[in-house]
Amino acid sequence: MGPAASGQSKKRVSARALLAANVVSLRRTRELSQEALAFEAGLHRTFVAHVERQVRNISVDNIEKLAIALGVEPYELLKP
Amino acid sequence: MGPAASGQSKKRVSARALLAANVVSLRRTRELSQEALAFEAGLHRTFVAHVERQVRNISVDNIEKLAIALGVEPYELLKP
DNA sequence: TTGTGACTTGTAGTCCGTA
DNA sequence: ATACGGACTACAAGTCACA
Repeated sequence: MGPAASGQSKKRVSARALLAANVVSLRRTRELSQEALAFEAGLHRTFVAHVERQVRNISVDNIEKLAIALGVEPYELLKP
Repeated sequence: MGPAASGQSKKRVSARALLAANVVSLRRTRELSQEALAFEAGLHRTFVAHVERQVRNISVDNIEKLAIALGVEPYELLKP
């Protein structure tokens, strides 16, 4: 059997990737556009796009802004 | 009874403060100095000190470095 | 061992476009 | 509505001397 045949994979997924996936997922659930989310969070639209594509290394303060805009706790954006 | 007499307080504590408290707490549990933690995480001692004092707005990538050095998942550093 | 202010460098974050 | 690029400006990263 391969290394990831059963149970959890050992391969560490980056915090940046986790955050990106969670933001996209939550934003879709709330039926918000990148622009609408950016507005709610007080950030720029292109920045949100960059975060979702993992090209930017976002800071805690802005993680918190996104979390509030999405109606979740900051730590939930980093949860697997 | 006062507003916070029982149950969870409503007052929102900043993600930065949460992170700082968790880093200090976990570092103490592991009996590491700021210097030792900084070394493990590949960061500078004073940078860790600043994060613990909440004077720095740390990024996800560095949250991840600290988490790995402390042996926890990144999201655990933001948990209340 | 930790706290803090100051400083330089790299990049986060904004804004303008184009597709 | 989103991706992507270029050109900015603001601020995080990283280091140091000293309390």
